[in-house]
Amino acid sequence: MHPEQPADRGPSASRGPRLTDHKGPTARDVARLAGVSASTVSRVLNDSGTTLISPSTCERVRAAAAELGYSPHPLARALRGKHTQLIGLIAREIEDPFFAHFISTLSTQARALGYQIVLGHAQSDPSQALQMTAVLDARHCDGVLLLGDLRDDGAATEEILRQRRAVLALCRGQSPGPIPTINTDNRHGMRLLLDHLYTLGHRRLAFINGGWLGDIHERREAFLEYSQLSGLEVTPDDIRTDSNNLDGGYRALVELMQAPRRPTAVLASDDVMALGALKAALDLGLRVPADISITGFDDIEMARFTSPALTTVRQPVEAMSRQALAWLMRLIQGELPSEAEQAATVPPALVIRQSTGPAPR
Amino acid sequence: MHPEQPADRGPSASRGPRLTDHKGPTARDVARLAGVSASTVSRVLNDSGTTLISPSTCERVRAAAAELGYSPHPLARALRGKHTQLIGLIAREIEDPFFAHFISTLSTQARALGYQIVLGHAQSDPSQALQMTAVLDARHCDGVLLLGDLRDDGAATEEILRQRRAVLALCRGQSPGPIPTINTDNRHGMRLLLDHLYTLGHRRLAFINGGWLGDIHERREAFLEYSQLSGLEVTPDDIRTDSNNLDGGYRALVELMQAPRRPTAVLASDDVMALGALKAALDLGLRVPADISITGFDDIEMARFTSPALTTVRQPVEAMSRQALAWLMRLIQGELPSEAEQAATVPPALVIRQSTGPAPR
DNA sequence: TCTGCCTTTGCCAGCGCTTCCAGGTGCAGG
DNA sequence: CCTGCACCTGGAAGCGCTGGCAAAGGCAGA
Repeated sequence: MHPEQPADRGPSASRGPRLTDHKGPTARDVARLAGVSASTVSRVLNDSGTTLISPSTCERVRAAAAELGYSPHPLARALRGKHTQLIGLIAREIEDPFFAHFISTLSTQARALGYQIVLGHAQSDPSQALQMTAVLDARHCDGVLLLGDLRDDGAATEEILRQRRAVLALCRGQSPGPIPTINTDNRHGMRLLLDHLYTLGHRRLAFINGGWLGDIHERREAFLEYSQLSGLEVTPDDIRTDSNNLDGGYRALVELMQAPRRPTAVLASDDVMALGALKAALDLGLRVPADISITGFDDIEMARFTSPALTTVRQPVEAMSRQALAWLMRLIQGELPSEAEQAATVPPALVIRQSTGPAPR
Repeated sequence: MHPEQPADRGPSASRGPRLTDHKGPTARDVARLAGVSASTVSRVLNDSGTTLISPSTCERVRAAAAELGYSPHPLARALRGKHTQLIGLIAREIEDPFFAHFISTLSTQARALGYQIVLGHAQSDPSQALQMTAVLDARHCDGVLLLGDLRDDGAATEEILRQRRAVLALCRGQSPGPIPTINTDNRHGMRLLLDHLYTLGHRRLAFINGGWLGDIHERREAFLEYSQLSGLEVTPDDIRTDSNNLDGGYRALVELMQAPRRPTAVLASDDVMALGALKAALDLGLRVPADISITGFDDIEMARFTSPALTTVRQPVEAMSRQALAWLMRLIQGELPSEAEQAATVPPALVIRQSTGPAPR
């Protein structure tokens, strides 16, 4: 048996320079090349308006920086300047198309403002959200956005507040908590749907929802309240709670149809559950909307592409995102949230498609 | 007109302490409280195995740290230690359910390894990808993952490589480039679909795809190659290129059906386009699969929930993600990629559902 | 009792950047 | 010719952390 020969082609992985040992050029390097000091480099590159630099020096520094491909070390700069240009985003979900779209929108708009999104994915798990707050540390992100409600995330919320940080919540319902919040007007959205269905002659309604999360809870309460206002009888059997996903919607509708008193219309707490319910209805041989009407909430893109296309309520994602970022910028600037701004509500819009129709018979 | 009175309730926003001025406790603070030096605090909290700290000191430091709620400043630590525990992820898309699922999976697995994902959203725009590389700086992220192919992202790629960083690409097709890549075996996937359709008696096939991106390109080439191997005639009209989304799939199928020579089966380059195509077929009054078979690629969750459910090929997301992270960890550790590991391919699986059936007539 | 070693801890430098402060130059006015 | 004032620029400190080096203390062996 031959003793193992050390590899001979180039530096071995364990001995050679590590990939990550690579250091970019520093301000000192640029300074040396330009024949100035590091502080001058910093001033030139930051346009420090207070002090003027002579045009020639300015030019020389820029040339040197360009030649070396220099860009300031983001960590060092942040450590010094207290700004990271990063926004932490803790999202309840990311695979849900509604959230995906929201994240995408936020990301685009944030970039336009010179910020990046650091995505913390809570996976519908409050303990992970808490863990996230540790990572999306006050000192790592200039601000934090919370997207979607998490059950029992009180601890996470407290932790964030303890750090006295710029933080804003989205789509978590009008929580009584101390975090400024932006919501779709969930009650109004449900109202639009109920009016629509009532006008179509539906009197037996059911609601399927995905748990007791803040905004979902609001929709459920609004459903109950407005049904009763309209004189509709709603029994506990008419409300079904299941997982907040396609399978959950599917199961919930199957169960509803096994009950003795079948609804003529089913409202889902969100589009994803509605798509699951739609599939279930079709699998059961029901015609939609001839036999049963189905509605969603959110208006995800897929809602246009089912057969039949889904009647739903559109959440104003663009507007909410824009407002959230504008607001967060001000918090980051140091403005304290005024009382009046603790909660904002943006109106949704009814989108009528083919999954709703006149009540049968 | 009264002169405006300065607000009098509490410190005004512009004068008061800024929200972001808040400083957490530092190692010095802990040291002072525990009656030791800052370096001792550092050693205790980092379990620096080399030097032992007396149990009593250890205890005192931990108590002090707990009391102050101290955690080391991530930026300072990273600046010193050269590790940020952050992985940059530049994704071609985030709203596409396949990518959303992939991102979610990566995020979960990365967290288990002690890393966070910083999401850079390229929005199918190569110039944004380049911009991302600047943000997801070598010094900001320990490593970078590229998810999905971007047309003409050569500049971005070069920039990343110039920084000699740990970087890995996913789902971009077997590019000849110098970046290690992990791919689904797209050719094999297409082969499975074609065999399936051929067995069902289909002889007139069409392909709709969303552009000339790497992995999509591979699928298209495989479609062409295997069709010809099977003796099928494929004309340019049988291949339609449109946007890589639901609308694109819809339009592509409508156009296909306007052609004189209608296919009996349509293969889409991914599930999203397939869903659009499915909707179009149903809108045109076609029965699926009686009149036309439709297949996708990816196996997103929604594929199970259309009516009829979509026959497709499942990409092994879990496995690819796991392999990508394991590999990236080693790159971050400093191992240089070996020649053999420049490209890995993971086999996909055929998932037969209801959108495919025997060829008509 | 003294020497020497080992354990435990503190000091200090420095990661790369920004910014206050002070110093140096040039030019105009006295 | 000297003084003063702009205007530019360099020096140095320090953000919070880590790690090498060395010193202080304790104890055992001679």
